Amino acid sequence: TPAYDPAPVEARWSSFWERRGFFRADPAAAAAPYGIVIPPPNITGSLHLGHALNNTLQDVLIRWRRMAGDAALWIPGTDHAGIATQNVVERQLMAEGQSRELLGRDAFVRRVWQWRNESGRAIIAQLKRLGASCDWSREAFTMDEPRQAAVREAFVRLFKDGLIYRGQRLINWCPRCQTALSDIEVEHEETRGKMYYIKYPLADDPDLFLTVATTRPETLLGDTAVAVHPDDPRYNEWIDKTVLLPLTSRRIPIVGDAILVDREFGTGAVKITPAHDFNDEKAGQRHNLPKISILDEHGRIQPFLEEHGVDPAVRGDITQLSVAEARPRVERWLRERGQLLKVEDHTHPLGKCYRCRTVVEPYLSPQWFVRVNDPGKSLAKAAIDAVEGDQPAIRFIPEGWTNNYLGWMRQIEDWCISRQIWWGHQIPAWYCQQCNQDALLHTTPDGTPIVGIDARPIVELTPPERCPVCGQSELIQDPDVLDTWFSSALWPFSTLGWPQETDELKTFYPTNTLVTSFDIIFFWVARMIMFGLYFKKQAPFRTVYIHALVRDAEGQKMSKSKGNVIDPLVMMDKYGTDALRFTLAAMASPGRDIRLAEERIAGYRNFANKLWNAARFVLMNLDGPRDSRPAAERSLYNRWIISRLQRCIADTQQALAAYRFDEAANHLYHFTWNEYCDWYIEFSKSSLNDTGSPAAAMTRATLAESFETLLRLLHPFMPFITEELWQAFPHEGESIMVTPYPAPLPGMTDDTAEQDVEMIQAIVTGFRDMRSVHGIAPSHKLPGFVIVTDPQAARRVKAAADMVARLARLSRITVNPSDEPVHAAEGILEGRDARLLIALPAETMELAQEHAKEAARKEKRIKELAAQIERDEKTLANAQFLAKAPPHEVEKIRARHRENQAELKLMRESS
RNA sequence: GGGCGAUUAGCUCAGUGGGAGAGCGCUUGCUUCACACGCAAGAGGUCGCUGGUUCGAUACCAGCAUCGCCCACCA
Repeated sequence: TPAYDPAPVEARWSSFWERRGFFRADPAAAAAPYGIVIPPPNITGSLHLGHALNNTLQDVLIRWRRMAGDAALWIPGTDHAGIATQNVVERQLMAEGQSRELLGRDAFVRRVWQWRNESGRAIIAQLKRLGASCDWSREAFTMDEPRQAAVREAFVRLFKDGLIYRGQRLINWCPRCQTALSDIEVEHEETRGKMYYIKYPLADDPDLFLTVATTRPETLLGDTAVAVHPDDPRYNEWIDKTVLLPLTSRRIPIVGDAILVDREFGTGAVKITPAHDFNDEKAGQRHNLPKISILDEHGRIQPFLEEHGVDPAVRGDITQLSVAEARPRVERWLRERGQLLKVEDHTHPLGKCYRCRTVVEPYLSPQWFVRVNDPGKSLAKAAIDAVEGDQPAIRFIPEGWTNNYLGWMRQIEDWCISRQIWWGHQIPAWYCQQCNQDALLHTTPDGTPIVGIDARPIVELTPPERCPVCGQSELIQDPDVLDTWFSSALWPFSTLGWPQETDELKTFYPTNTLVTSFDIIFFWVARMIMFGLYFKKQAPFRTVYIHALVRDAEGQKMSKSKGNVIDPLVMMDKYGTDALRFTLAAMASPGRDIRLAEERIAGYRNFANKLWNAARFVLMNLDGPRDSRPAAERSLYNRWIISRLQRCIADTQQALAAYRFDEAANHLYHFTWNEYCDWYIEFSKSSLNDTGSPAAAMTRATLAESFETLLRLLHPFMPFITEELWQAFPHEGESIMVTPYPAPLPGMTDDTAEQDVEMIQAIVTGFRDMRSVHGIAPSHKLPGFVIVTDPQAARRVKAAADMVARLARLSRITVNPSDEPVHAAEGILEGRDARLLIALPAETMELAQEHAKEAARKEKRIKELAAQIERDEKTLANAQFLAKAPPHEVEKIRARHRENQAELKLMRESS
């Protein structure tokens, strides 16, 4: 039989669903709104497994809620991903012998748009391939016209509210990307370097000196003080004296600073270079020190002004060199002048650009910032309050991430939002050339104006025609673009039409669930919360579901350079989308990472095939009358599967409500395979054999109904195969997508049927076990015996005798035989008092060897039982246990004890 | 340095204050009329170590070890 082939099925239904508009959500619908906004994938390339996981989980939620009757809206989109995308396109240009500079800004941006059109399309196609049921009519892009309007609105409002400002600040500067990076875009890496001990002589008394330790000797040219600890007896008398700065003619003060200086570390004296170190910048503010920048935007030593007093020989030697080139030269100069005391190897963390791994320089330049800790309207505080307390507006799942988030938010600093690149939202600020003559002196060769910190920006929604102050019409726009996360931070409402008060916004904001991974909690989630609260006065979502990162089977992060990337498209081609989706859902246990091995996907591919074949069985047995009487009036095995299905429905719903995709998937897998297929289908064959019987009619109805329900239950996880099969079944409606999700009906469970079938299963398994252990050929049909003391249980076994015989491949079952000799026996406990023993005839046990095997098995079991009995007796004899254990536990152990004793007795009697 | 997480079967991982689980892999048998991407049966674990709490700990607490992640300026 050919196996299930997913490819044609997937192609068929995704276009069908979209054509019929099943993904569209109506803001005017009466149903409860349920909204999710997609974490927009970057347009830098194709989707990886992390995206597949992320979007599978969102689609499971959306399909589930849609079927459950909500007006479910899932908004798709993509992110322009500023620096990342610019880098991709620049690399392409480089391969063509072109460059961004040669092209010029406008042409370059056009070129990136071209790339975004291709890449964006590819990403959307991949999402569709995954089965994502997004409302494609609302596809958004973080830089399309509506989002540009939202960005401008947000920027202007924040500016006018005093929450955006320009500042000359140390920022993390990537000399290669030529742009500022936010703190979290810098990755620290342990790097081997050297520690230089440099002599700073006192101006008054050149025999005395301070020894300063540094890893970056070249920056001493920008030193404006040396700090010692005010309580350090070695140096505190020297505070306020001056030292001679090596290689220069400058005198700089010694200051006392208890914050910057750790007496225990190094020499106890620290050079302060406010323009090249973040701590030094703060110390410089405390002591009112000037800032001297020694680097240009390329990270090269810049020509020094006279006033900096740098030794002309040194200046001539190092100007225009990179830091790496200049350092050994500065070292040599210091050594020649006898001011380098020693050099040691030293390992320390060094900041690198997270995009290109270039060493990041703390660099002084004018930048735009969002003030997050404004005393009056603190964005950070509001975002903290939203997740704290007993009834927080936002809940993290798993909740462990809450503290992580809070810890970060409590020490958050102003957000540097300007980037010196070309791809992004250009900042809506303009400068009058006339009024800012002093601040607008330079223009770089590529035509980018350098806007000094003293320039006065005009911030407006639309480009102003002329300067409101002088009436001059020559205005130039700020060349910087916004950090890519600025537009992402508006995403939950910009995608709903904000700043316009649309119906969508009214209905679907706040959204319900954000599904994302922990690596962007700070980049993105925190900023959405801040902006959502600020602009909409309401948190942008109620639940943040944080899923794990996908790694390979060895736990390595997947990367192209390691060659361990599992491409979701390849997996979908190979195993089918449903199999991939089911795998990802089943592995989404709360935790930090998922190790994905391809074999797991193959395992769930088999599951899809199993489902396919089960459906084939049901369909080929559907001919004939179907008797859909109330469940309680149906025969045992039908009552049983209906009851088991009820439990599966309840378990699945409960797991989904708790975001336990893994548990939901496992319940469904287990029910489908181990209950429906392994047992129910086998049970059903008995009554189906008698085609025309009333029993067959009842079974046909139950088979069809329960399978159809199961398909609906599985649909959010495996949308394609379930649609395909559902369409083949008798059904009402156009698509399984828009059928109701099965809801548990408490009255539909049937404990009696479940207990009866449990006993039958135990007997069948017992016989199979015996046959297997004794090596009895499957074709050898022999009689079986059941010895059961409880009369009621005996009746139940008698009623199931034919079924047991068939499933255990026995010729017949005799209950409580009076005269036939039995030999091999297996004890089975059923219920509390009914004990039963199953046996095969003695004549089958021909060989002494088998007797020995059997005896050994029995002995092992007896030993086991005896040990358990002893343990339980000890427990039951324990007065403290009886006094303190909950009654149901005591009863449980008593029952177990009784059963074990009974079984032990049976085992001993039968030997 | 601070914080977080992990440690359970050969592998990847669930799980619980009261007799250790799943998938894959492995062993054995099976062309049983939906399915060999299958059916049936089985082997395999001192639940990282040491203490503590408890009548009872794999689970709760503390310490230790190993691994991983995040944050941090140690000049």
